[in-house]
Amino acid sequence: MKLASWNVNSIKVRLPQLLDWLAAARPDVVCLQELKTEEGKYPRAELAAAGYLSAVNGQKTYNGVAILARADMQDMACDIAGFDDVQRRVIAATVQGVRVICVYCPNGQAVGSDKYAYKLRWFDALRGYLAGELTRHPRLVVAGDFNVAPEDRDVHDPKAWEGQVHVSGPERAAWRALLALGLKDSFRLFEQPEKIFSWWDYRMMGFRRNAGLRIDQILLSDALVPGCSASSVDKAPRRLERPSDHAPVIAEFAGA
DNA sequence: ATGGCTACGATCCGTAGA
Repeated sequence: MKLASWNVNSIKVRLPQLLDWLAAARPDVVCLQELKTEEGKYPRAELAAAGYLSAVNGQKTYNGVAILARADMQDMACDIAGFDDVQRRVIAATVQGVRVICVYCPNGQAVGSDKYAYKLRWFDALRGYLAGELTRHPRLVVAGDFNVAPEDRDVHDPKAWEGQVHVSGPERAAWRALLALGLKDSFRLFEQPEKIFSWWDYRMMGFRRNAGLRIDQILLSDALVPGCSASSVDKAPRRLERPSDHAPVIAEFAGA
């Protein structure tokens, strides 16, 4: 199974790029974040024509997540059960015996802000949710924009970012608490080149300078790890005109 | 120097992202 995750920063603006990328990369499953549209305006038909069914948890203007799959999906579920939240950040579905959970984790804005407190509360709720899902679904993937750079090697300039939102101690601890449930960062299962990132600031020519962060990840449950054969970032869409600020990340592993 | 883009939905700027 070839699974990708991409924060598209508006499905409406990025649809042509997404369709081109699907045709070129041919993933089996794609987790999308930041649709920035409600379900009624989601381009379901265009994606179906390209061979992908959609499970959508949409929201006007902000957030919004979807799972695309070339095969049927079962047991679709939206949001974190028991966590009261108007922000649409989570969708799950089972594809070919693999539980796929697509997440758009909160940004956090600034350490110490209300949004930062919300981010940490949200991660705690996600951990509880995933603990339950793992008991029911040993073969499980959590893919998305985690808005956390787990280690200094995931940061272009660790000194400049030290203590900032996305790299702060509590955020990294929250991220590691997810791994402690029995998940692994697929990207780090393999030797990787240095300075590989998944997001670059639109400003200051961030992409040209490779001034980025690796904040998009694909976590595999321990049962899926032995079958994982590759994990990478595809920078090509970030080079296009009017790109998303995030690039797609990919993991390949043995399916059902 | 705390800015610098981009998208959205509302106007002719504010909010949010990271």
